[in-house]
Amino acid sequence: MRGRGPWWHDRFQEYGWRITPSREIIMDVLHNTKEHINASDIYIKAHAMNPAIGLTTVYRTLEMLEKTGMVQKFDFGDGMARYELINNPGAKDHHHHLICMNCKRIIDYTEFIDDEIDFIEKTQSKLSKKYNFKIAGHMINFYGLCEQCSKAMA
Amino acid sequence: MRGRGPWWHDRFQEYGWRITPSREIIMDVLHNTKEHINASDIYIKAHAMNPAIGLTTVYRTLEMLEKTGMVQKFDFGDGMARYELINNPGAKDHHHHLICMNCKRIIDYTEFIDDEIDFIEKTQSKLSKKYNFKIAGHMINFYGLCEQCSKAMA
DNA sequence: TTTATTATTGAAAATGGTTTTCATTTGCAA
DNA sequence: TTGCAAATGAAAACCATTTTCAATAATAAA
Ligand SMILES: [Mn+2]
Ligand SMILES: [Mn+2]
Ligand SMILES: [Zn+2]
Ligand SMILES: [Zn+2]
Repeated sequence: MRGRGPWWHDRFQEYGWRITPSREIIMDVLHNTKEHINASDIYIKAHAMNPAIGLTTVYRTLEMLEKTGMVQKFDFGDGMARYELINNPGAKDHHHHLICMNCKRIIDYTEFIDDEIDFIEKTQSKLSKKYNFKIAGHMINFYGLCEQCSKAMA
Repeated sequence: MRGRGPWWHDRFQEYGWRITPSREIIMDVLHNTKEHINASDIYIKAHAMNPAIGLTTVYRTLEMLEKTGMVQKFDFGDGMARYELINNPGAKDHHHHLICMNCKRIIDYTEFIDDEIDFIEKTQSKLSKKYNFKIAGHMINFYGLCEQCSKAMA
């Protein structure tokens, strides 16, 4: 019988990964986190649920999730990587980012995403042909000043 | 009389920066580098021209150039930042990137950039309004497998 | 030109996110 | 139940980048 346990158990089994308490909790944290969270914050939340968990395991689990495309890793340039579940039930829809160069705030936006995806797909197929490059995903970031910061500077 | 010395002397003076041998060489390296180069490689090239230069100064100069928008800093997620001169005579035109997830190769492309910029500008003005966000620039990356890597995997 | 001010410098040490090592534990197939 | 490779956490190592600090040098002022 299928469907027992969280949705990701099947995925783990597909990949031959063991289902361990640490991994259960890390998945739980990722699943219940709205924003792009960093390893240290995942560790803090996970550790609160079970102090036996180590930061090392957080990193190891994230790496494994990233390599199979269950998680997307972001490098916004503020010194630490951030992670988001993708292509999974319960994951945020695909979105792009506005990044404040002053306070480092990151805004997710999905407003015009359909138009963007449309456009991206066209570009993508042109690029694939021209460079024989197999495109699996993309990342679009806008950099600038958020409302608060531009007010503060006025 | 204007126009003496390299183009960036004026810019430095505008900002009140002193023109030093180290900075001359670092600008020279940036100017003569086609790809997105990292700090360490800049240091190696600069050091070859003048062994008195220190890596610290490379970092400091890059930070200063980045903050005034003469250089764009990229974080492609491979553990070190990369830099490119922008908005300057002799700088590469604005372009976007294809990043191989396997070998980390980075391909600059400018082919369809005009259409992209067009599109980006529209999105940008919509986003600015919606989020009161002052957009200064953007970054578009496609992730996937380069020709060599996808052949190697076949 | 000389001088005074202060930005800039490089070496060395510190920082901090991430990875590696390694001895121990544990999931799970048989 | 057992056997064993996979997984674990603590501690150490790694390594790109930043900070510290005393010495030096670019430039404005005299
Ligand atoms: Mn996001
Ligand atoms: Mn480039
Ligand atoms: Zn801000
Ligand atoms: Zn490749």
